[in-house]
Amino acid sequence: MRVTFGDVAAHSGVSKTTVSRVLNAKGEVDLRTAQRVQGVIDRLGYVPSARAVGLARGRTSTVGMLVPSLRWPWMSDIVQGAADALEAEKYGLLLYTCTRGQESLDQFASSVAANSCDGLIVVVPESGLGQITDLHARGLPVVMIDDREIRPDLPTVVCTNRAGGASAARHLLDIGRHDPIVLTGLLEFGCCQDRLAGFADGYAAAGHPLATDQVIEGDFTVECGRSAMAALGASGRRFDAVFAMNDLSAAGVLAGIRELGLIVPADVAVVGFDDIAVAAHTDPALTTVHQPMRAMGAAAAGLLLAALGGAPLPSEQTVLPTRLVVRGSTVPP
Amino acid sequence: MRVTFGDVAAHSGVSKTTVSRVLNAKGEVDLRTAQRVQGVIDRLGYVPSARAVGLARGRTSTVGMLVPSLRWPWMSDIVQGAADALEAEKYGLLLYTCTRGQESLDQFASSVAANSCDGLIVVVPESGLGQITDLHARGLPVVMIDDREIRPDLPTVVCTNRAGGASAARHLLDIGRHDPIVLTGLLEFGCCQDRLAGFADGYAAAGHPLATDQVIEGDFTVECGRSAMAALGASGRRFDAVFAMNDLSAAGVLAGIRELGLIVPADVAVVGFDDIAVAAHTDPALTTVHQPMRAMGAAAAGLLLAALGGAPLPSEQTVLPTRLVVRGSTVPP
DNA sequence: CTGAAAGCGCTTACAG
DNA sequence: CTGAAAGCGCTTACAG
Repeated sequence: MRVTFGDVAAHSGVSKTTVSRVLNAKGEVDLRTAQRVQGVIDRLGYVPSARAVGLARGRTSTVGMLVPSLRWPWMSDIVQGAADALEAEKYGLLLYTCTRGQESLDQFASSVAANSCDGLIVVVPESGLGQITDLHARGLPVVMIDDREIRPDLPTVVCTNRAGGASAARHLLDIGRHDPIVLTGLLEFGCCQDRLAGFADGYAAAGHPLATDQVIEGDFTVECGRSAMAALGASGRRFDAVFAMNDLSAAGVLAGIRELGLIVPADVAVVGFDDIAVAAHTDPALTTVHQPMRAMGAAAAGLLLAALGGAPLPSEQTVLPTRLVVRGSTVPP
Repeated sequence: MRVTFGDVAAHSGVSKTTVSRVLNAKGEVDLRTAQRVQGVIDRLGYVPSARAVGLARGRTSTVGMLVPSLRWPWMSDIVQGAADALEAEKYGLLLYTCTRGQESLDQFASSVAANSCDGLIVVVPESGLGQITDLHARGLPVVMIDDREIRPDLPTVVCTNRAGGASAARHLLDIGRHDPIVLTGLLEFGCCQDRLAGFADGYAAAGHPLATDQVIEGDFTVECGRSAMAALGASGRRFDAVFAMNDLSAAGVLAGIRELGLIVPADVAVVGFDDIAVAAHTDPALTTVHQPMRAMGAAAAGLLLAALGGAPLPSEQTVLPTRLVVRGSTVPP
């Protein structure tokens, strides 16, 4: 049924070796022989079997990518960025998701151990990296994105989390807000620590060091933003700004503030982080620290492809810049 | 370096055939032999090579999935639904994206032709299905999701688009809105035609048939929602409701109405379609026709897995129900 | 219960 | 410029 290598050889009256040579354009082949073989290939509609090529060559031309749930809106941008870069180099993208936690991770690890891909892009899973570090140690090229734990031993693509936090602080100070609340993600994540450090530094440098009751630990969900505002309202604590460490929780903050009967940005200015698509369409539109998700995905893919091409993986982190995007939640249009 | 099949056979002093038997638990093997081999496997940390198994067995245990850009928010839910179902059956997910249009499709087709997956899940690309129909005709199991063109020849998972449109009409009629505007997606898509038909039927049955100036063709973007409202405002055309055919354009409609100085829902009630995550967090929250994205992805994966297991693919469409979710954009909380 | 051998569809030294 | 042969790492009749 399926047209195979042998068919091509037989139909064109040459050896398999020669077919292989014209297929891969390597080695000297008589022009006319080559044309004849190529003609047969075209006529038969022959396509080499990826499996067989992979087995013989010891490579799959496939990259594995592990991400937490795709339901986080920023995750799809990262995946899309990687997918575009991989596609351009004709690499396949084997997508793994961790919605089932450790079980997913185990399955991922065994699939990778089965050599189903040449390298790995990993967006750090919540449940840790043990198996991934192992795979890396065994020589599998791995690139991480935004390591929540600090793993200097793995090549990583990050954004300027600290500078991003600082830019949020500077902006809020510029518009005269001296009593902000910070709503973080889980503080065990390195990115949250960095964003917090940058923000806190900014306020400290301006003579308004943060007090502990100005920092609330959240979990990146809309719900945590809303409930944090409700709790603040109940406590009677005053504040004139909120820096939420992602746009989802910032959206919750906007809703929560509205429910308190306060006005954004007149009473409370709000800054988010990420700049996901919805940030431009909340009411008011959200000022936020743009994180270049697609570029991060593309950068990780680029590093990995370079490594597969023989280049060494960088020992330092690859850092992409964040950028403050000012919208109506801090400055009325 | 890598532990291989032969190593296991040598270390346990049996033939490769026997190793294969214990690996796949098929055929009779002496219990003690089996244990010995298994012991070696565990000790060596042997993992079968997916490529070699695939080549020998003629299957890859991998499913290809083709989607338009992941940037459409509903797409990630579909992918996640499929990913979960596939993972549960230990199938890999090879993700292809069409951000480069025909070029992406060509690459996809040739990758699939190279037998890199056992079956296909396809969310209909904008640029047509020629090559996919071909692959299907050659015997590759294919399941489509939400065919924008009607392709009765391919097994398809859809939702009740028509009933969904009708439910939006019924709800708006219930709250006394007799002069709605419909903002569609590209009308060449079957789903838009169906949603429009259902909606129009509802209004016609209630004695308020739609006039042509009540239907505006959009393109599913936030921007089209906003600009449609601006255009209506400029024209002076009155209306008391908008049915937008996805939540993104509905979000644009909310913004556009606000810019006209009108109040939602008092002046204009708004209904969207999809129920993506942000729908619950717009201001006001969006009443919308919920489309079971994850379930659709899971259903498609389920059908495909069944087909790979030998079951015949259904010749009829698999239809999943939509459900109206009422929020503040039509009924004040 | 177990093994020798052929085969899956390619690539790659090695000879000529 | 071209081909015979071994090999990639498994599975699967076929014998015993």
